[in-house]
Amino acid sequence: MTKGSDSAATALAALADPTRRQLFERLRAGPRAVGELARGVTVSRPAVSQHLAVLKAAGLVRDTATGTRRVYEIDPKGLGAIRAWLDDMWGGALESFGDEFETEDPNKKDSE
Amino acid sequence: MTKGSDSAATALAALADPTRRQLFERLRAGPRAVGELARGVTVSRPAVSQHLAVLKAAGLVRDTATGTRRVYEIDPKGLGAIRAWLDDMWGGALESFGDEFETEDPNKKDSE
DNA sequence: ACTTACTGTAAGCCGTGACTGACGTTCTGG
DNA sequence: CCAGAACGTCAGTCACGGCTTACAGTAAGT
Repeated sequence: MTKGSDSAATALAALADPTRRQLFERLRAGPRAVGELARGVTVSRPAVSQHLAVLKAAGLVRDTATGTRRVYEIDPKGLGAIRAWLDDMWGGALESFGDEFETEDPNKKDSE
Repeated sequence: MTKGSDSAATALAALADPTRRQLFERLRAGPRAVGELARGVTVSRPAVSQHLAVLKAAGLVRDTATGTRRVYEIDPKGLGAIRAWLDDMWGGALESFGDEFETEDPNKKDSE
């Protein structure tokens, strides 16, 4: 089996959208309700709901219903899937550089 | 500016495509030419060229022209950008689980 | 019970991007 | 010098996905 590649693929595709990434990063500050999230974004509330549904399907967020409010929080599961995939990729990349190491070291800080 | 977030965003969007991810993972085994890569994929060679251009623009691969062949190899730069962004996200996610007082909902519900 | 607040869902529109086929260019070999 | 191979680019087509408006449902407050 391909390990968690499928989960990583879904999470990767989910985070590819700028709006979704913005919601996810905003959720990083703590759990928030849908309306709260929608107020900080340029798109409409239904759009936010759809994005949250995609993030949820990707295992990136979790929702908790409290009254009429629906609080969303970050789920480390999806993030872990990406991390695992990335780690695997990183190992393969370094292995690929075994013959010719004429690249910059990957330990450098990105001060772009 | 946005630090390496923009690079991470570009790399993330590039790896969101299944075909592109397939090419990238295949490149993990070592440098290969365009025709070589195109033979292992269902899409046409021009499509592969376009995908490689996107990956190159995202800093995920590097190309080296040798004769008529054009060998592509993994560039750790783009992968590093994603890794840095993911690390930042991971820290924020853990932090998100530690505090619950950031909720600014106007509806008091501390008797939960 | 009625009203209000909060959210998810449905249908539809429209822009973005992935794919193809054709063409032009460059480099190697005879 | 000419033929062939390898690759990038261009123009066009078409499906996918994000956004909006309208609607339906549930829970809390008066």
